[in-house]
Amino acid sequence: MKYWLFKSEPDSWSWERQKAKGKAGQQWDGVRNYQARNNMGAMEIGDLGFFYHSNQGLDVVGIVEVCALAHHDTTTDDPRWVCVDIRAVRDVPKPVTLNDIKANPKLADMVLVNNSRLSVQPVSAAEWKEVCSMGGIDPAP
DNA sequence: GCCAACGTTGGC
DNA sequence: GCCAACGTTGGC
Repeated sequence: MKYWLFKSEPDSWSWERQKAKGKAGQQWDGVRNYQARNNMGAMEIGDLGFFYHSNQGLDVVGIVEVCALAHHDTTTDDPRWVCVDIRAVRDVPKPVTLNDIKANPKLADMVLVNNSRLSVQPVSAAEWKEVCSMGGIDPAP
């Protein structure tokens, strides 16, 4: 089981819209960055991820689950780009803001803090637990 | 709206 | 294969 973080601007794809997709999930398309793509390639069914709102909100608002392995991104003809499908699992009761994360020394190594431009990033098990508890979730949904 | 950081492109 | 120029992301 691995953990991830998915970033999205609420203007283009919000947590509300993700939740509206329900169990069917949604392909995480539009990624045109090799690192982010490689991360998706490493995902397995059942991996969990944080859903983070960038630009507006700047907080972790939900938990998602990978429900389809990496496959071709149908929004482009370029075969280089793939994406996974994710589905909403639950809300984060107390959204964890970027400021909260930056203020927590245990999270100083999070990619979110150190490489803010990477839109799909790995999260360590320790970081996962910490952010969950900050968000009011007993880790292991 | 601005700007810093980063990634990508393309000329050499 | 290097590096300058450019484009994009995302926090502030």
